[in-house]
Amino acid sequence: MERKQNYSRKREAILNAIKTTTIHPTAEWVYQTLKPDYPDLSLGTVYRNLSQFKNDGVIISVGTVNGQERFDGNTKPHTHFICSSCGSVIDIPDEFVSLKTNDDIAQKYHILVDSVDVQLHGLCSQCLQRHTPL
Amino acid sequence: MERKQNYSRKREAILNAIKTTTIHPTAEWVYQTLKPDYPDLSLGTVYRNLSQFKNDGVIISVGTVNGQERFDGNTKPHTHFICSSCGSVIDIPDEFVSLKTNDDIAQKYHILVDSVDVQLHGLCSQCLQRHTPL
DNA sequence: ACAAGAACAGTAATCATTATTAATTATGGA
DNA sequence: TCCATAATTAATAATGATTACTGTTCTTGT
Repeated sequence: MERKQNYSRKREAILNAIKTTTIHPTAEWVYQTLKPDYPDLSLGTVYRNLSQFKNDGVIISVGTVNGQERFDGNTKPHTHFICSSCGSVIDIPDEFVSLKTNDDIAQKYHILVDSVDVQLHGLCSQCLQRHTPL
Repeated sequence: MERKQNYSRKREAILNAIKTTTIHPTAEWVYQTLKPDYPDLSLGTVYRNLSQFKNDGVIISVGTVNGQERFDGNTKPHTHFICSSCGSVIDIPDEFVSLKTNDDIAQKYHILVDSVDVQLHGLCSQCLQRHTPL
């Protein structure tokens, strides 16, 4: 039942790419970023490894922005801000957002709550500047 | 600049379908649901009207679950629970979740926050039963 | 009823993601 | 080191949701 995992230089590079950026990239971004150093990298490989990482809990998914899934190498629960104009995703330290306990929710609804995701939507500073002439 | 909007029986039916269900449906569900009563309804029409409604703020998007966008006729901010097993979406009354003020976030990050979305992830009661033999 | 524009059905096109398949690579043992 | 086996991959095809296009059909104001 346990999975036998072989080493792969490309898998390591993919994980490293996600762990060392804060832009919450798409699969395509990872692919384009690694392509110069790994000319025979295949997009399918990126997708396959990303969903594997996600399954293993090594990375998380921020959700789908403009039709593309966004990933995050930081698995510690934290809040995300998503710009509705340019689609950029930025981290918001959790101090800013606090949740009431959710055990009572689980009780009341007979559900099992694994995680709580908080997303803010709006306009990022760059887009604010662009859209605000003065 | 203002948009001229003509009446359409189908548009009305689409909006009504979303407003009168609590399942947070997909475009496909709306299409299948209305098809018996509107045999010549086109899937493109459903998509077109849904995104129009979303733009106009008449409905909101819950996000993408299993590759399909989920809509909600209830535009009042509230929390959603999404089952990671079956993909069902259920409403959670907002009393259970509270957010610290987020004006200071906007200040600190120079962003404009339009909305705050809270999503719980886990297993719904049905899936809990299914996966828990005893 | 008529003209102008809005909405539509039907279909083709697009785009992200997943599956397939044959070739490459890692691993553990002889 | 060489080999066998299984894991991983590249390349490509296939899928599935969504969007775009085109010619026809409604809506609305006159």
